[in-house]
Amino acid sequence: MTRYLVTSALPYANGPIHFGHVAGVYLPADVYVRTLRMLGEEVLSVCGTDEYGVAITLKAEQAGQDYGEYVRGWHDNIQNFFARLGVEFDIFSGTSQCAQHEETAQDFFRQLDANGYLEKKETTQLYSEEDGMFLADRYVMGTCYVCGYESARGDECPHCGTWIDPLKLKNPRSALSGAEPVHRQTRHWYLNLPKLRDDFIGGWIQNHEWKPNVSAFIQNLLEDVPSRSITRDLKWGVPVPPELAGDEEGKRLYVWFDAPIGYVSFTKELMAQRGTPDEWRRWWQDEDTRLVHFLGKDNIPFHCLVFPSMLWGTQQDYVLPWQVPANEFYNLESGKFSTSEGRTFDLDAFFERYDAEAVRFYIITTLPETSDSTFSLEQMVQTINSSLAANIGNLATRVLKFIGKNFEGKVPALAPEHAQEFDRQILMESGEIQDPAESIRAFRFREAAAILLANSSVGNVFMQRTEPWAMRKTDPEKAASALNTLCEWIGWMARWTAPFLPGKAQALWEQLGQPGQVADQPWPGIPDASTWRSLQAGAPLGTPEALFPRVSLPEENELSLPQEKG
RNA sequence: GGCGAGGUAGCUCAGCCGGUUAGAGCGCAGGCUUCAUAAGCCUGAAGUCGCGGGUUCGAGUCCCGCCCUCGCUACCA
Repeated sequence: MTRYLVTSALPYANGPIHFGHVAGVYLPADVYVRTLRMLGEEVLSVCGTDEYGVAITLKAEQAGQDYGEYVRGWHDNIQNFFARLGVEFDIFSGTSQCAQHEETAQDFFRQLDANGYLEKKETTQLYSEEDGMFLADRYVMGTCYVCGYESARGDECPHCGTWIDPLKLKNPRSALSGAEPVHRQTRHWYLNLPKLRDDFIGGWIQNHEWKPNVSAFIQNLLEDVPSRSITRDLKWGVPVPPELAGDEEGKRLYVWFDAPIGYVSFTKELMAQRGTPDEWRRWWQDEDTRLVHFLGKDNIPFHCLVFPSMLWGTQQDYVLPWQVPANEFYNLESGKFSTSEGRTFDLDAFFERYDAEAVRFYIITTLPETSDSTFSLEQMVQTINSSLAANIGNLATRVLKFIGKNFEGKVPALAPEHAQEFDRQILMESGEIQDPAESIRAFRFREAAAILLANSSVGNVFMQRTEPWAMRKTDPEKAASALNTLCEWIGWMARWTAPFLPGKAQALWEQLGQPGQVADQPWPGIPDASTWRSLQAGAPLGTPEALFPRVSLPEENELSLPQEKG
């Protein structure tokens, strides 16, 4: 039987994440997983932080923390942010804290080497004796040998745009200490992507059906793939397998190589926790698995070409990606989200004013699925008030409060003689009813959100036409039948909305007096006249309360980061 | 400089391989309704599809040129 292995791009543990990341990756992944679960699919959702690399060592040193402590801090910070938005994974680990990661990453290295997909090359790099390290291109400054600009970086000259060869820079110096680096020979392993492409992956990519914005990205990718260096002279990372390192000392795996392997090692970790350590193979090495990578567009080449090459190159029967629902970028109204530039919100203040699930819903309605899109506070307030408060939320309160006042707060009875008429009215004549899960399966999340609203409108239209408030005086039994029908509809809304608004859907479920977790209900699909009703007449309802209070724009500076207030 | 994305109603966005009067939601206007979170329902106004050429029987949709916006170019979706 088919099973779904869902991964979300590993956030780098050197800073907070923001709505941009959430919209691009984690929220759609969460909705996808929750939907599949209700559909009865077997699903595993894996994520964690990417915790190695030079950037982290430098920042940790600046902060005066040891590396493990430093990444742990950001790991927890990021996890808290996900928790606030209701984004959940089966496991949220980290590449330096996962007990299985080092060995797993080394195994990839060994297997790729054994199969002839690694090559060792000698190169000259800049070494800073002052800093005691080889300098990544980014950490070299110097005079541009093309235009003479004095503050060129080791990767690019910001003045003339030349791609710099750091070895040719005039007057090179370390961006860290300012000391002059020396040339030093070093040997590194490279992943032979051209060979992997020619042996298999090239053909696989061309025959695979990708999301349109993904195909556009990888079209030109194949023609010009270089071998990529997969080791570095680093202090913080997975060591090259000792038996292969030989006389090379201090070589560690380059983060880009070890990070995606985290998907595998985190799965192993989870299965070990569950007491079934071999179970990971069923997820990663079984052809019935559908591997789905959620990520941002900048990660497309990596997950469509490089990581599949690594998986296949081990010759260990790893599954290759089934779908890569990459999203575009999500920008803040006045530009991009950026924590470092203060272009984000004080989240404590933000979530004090705005309900996290309402925010979740707004973000889903604006996901950057086909092109970059924009987060706007004003738009968010409008969406919460019109779509959530007035449409979905108000449908529940208008029905349930009315029943509370006039029908003793119990599910009103459906008279058999009205059933057919009302079935027809709500299922056929009050607007088109669609199944949001079909859109979710196709990774069209915004469309799914629109369907939820349309389905909710069906309830409002039905109520408007049947006018139970008027009927109550002339034909109370018929009014009861209409309200019974509306209660059923609210039950459907609770189930349909559960993946999007997990907490609110549960509250709605309880207001209907239903037991248990709505998320444990089977996915309802599209109502069929002969089977769609399930409520017990006379069963007590819960206490009706507004699910989504109306909201307004924040006061000036209310949501600014603390250091910017005032 | 290089690479990428985009410029479609007031706003945010759909419009796949070119084909009848260009769509949605919100906002706005008018009417109806009062059960409800000043919520609901109905109707409506509103766009020279960035600019200029070209291909075509026919282009928002393909080609060329130009203008503008944004992002990446740091191991940040």
